[in-house]
Amino acid sequence: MAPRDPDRRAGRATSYDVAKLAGVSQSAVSRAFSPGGSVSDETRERILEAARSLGYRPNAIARGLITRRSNLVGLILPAMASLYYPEIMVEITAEVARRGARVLLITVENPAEVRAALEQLWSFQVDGVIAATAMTAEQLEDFELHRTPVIFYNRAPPHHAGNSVAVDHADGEGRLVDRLWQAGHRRFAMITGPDGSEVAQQRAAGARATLERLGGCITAVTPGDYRYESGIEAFGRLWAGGEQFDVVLCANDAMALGAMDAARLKHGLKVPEDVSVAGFDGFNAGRWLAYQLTTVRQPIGALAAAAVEMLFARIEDPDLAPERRLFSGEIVPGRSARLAPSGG
Amino acid sequence: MAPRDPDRRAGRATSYDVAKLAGVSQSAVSRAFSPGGSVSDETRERILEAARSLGYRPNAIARGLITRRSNLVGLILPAMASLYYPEIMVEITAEVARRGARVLLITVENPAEVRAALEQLWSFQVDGVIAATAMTAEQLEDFELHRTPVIFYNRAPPHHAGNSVAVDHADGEGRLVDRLWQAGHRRFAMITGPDGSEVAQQRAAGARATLERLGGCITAVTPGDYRYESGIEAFGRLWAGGEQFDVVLCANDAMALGAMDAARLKHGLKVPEDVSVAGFDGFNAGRWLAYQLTTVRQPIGALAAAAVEMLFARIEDPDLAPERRLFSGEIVPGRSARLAPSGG
DNA sequence: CACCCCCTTGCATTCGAATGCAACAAACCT
DNA sequence: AGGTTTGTTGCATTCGAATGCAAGGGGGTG
Repeated sequence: MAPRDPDRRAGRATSYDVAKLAGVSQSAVSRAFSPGGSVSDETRERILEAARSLGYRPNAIARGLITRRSNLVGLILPAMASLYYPEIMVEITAEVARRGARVLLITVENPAEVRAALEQLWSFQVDGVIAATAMTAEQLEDFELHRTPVIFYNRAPPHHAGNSVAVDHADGEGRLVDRLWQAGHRRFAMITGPDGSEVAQQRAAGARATLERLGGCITAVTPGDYRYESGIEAFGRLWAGGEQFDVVLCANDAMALGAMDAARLKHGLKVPEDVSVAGFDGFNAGRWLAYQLTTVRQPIGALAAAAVEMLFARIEDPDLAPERRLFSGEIVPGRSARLAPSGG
Repeated sequence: MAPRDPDRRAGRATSYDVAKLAGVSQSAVSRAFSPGGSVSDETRERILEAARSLGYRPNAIARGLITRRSNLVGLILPAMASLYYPEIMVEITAEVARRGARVLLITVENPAEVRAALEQLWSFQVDGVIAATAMTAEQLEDFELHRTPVIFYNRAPPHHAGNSVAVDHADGEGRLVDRLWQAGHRRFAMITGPDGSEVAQQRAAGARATLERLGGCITAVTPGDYRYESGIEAFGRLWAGGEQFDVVLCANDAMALGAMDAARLKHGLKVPEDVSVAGFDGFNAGRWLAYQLTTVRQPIGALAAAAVEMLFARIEDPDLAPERRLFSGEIVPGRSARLAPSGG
């Protein structure tokens, strides 16, 4: 007996405490707090009153144990991506909160950490996961084993027809190239992503395919690591390479700004008179007066909303068919590269 | 009877399943997974083997229920701040993960949402909270009632001697002003934060105090809302106001970049020849070649590490005295405003 | 007035892991 | 050899809320 240690429990009223104060059973308290629970209005009122006076909040941990719903959603972001796209995180947490759940956030510095991240998520019994990182086939199998839905963000699931939301990178870059071409650009240079970056490969592939169709050519290619500084360095390499080019396609906006700054401030070029620069993503800084970057904007709000919506649909019904939702990037004309009017 | 529904539980092995396979009791399994549990090496080996073959992971929810430690840390960020300082978030999550816990992330759009955020955190039984938002005295009391530690990030706790980590905003801005003064700046204009922003007030107060001591003056003041665009607008107002100034102190870096762009691109001024600009925070974009902003850098890594360290110390021992840890900002000389050498 | 039905309510059990206690074995001491 | 210590192990209970089942009460109908 001596069941309760009041010291340890200070401030943490339980459903039993509320029940005693309201003169009802614990079950009644539970029902008063579950939507659709069978309680009379009068009793519910009395219980809520008692709960208020005790500062009672249902214990989500205990509830999760019995209902097998933790109301937690795992969000795995590469540390880098969360630096460049905080909007993703903000949008997703807001969207998840709107559905009454909360986000368990994990940032990973490198792919090796994904394993540990997943183990933690399993142990917290997350109801679902949104992942913006790569995953091995084995890890993906774990999701099926646990019958836990996962939505990949801007990334195709490996070896499988899984769930994902993404921008159509190839299409977006392709349309961008098309309009650059029609505005008169002929010689294209590229600053690509790091080796193994799927997203950068798709963007590059889109550019290549379109240029092939148009009969254009890529005169120089050099890789970057997505950071501003690497845009500077990459532009330096392109310039030193001696190949001619009238436009630089960059795998993302941050490198594009680096390339612009390098062109203007280190090499004395005018943008876009001497060389045009285009990016991809549509992040905030690209719109700043000093840049006004021509780019392809990702509809981040729509992506985030779709990811969360797909996830919850599959939490409700685990047997829904896998789905791959593609969104179209929006061409954003800026002053860093002239485009043909969109009608053309 | 008919105790387990294998379908619903697919892939979710429990300690009982592991126990049965390993031929031991459930307690033994529990002990094999708790550091310092009393099990022989041989038995532990057999249990871990069985656990591995079943893909067993201890259920953190159930564990939390009995141990009263959820291993969850609440992180409350204003949506705005997480846009401008994603580093904070990345640093904190990494630091928390290093200690074996995980972050429950909540972003709030406005102060009114803080209440709901806290309720959710209580119901998830978080072990502690790091908050970068304002809080009412009543909300703060709740923390004491729940005996849950909270660390305020860059923000003094209201009405109380609570825990916080912060940059010494007044001191940093003061030292910046001092060095601007010594480099010859005399007439100071200010772009402050929005009404009610404590942080901006402290920064402004630091500037005022130092200028009073030096006998300088502030010739014009206008508020901004911390966003780049508002820096542009604010600079426009200062310029239209007709007061003379040779330097603009901005309450943060984003507005400082806006002010620089406005000065150079909208008003045809040279920075720093015609007017100097200084910011506060030290965020990445300020170092870009196009800006090279003179500013005061917050030691974000140190702040985050200190916040997490203080939090866990108080989770271990809730009776630790409240502490207010102040960090010194680092003056970062850039090209947007000339500074006297630091020796002076 | 008798009967039935529905709405409320409480009892008892359940979720999965941690832990105090007692039981037991092996090893050690004298 | 007998007694004791040390180290493992299992049993039973606990955490806080949800829920199936049965009991109770009120209202309605024939």
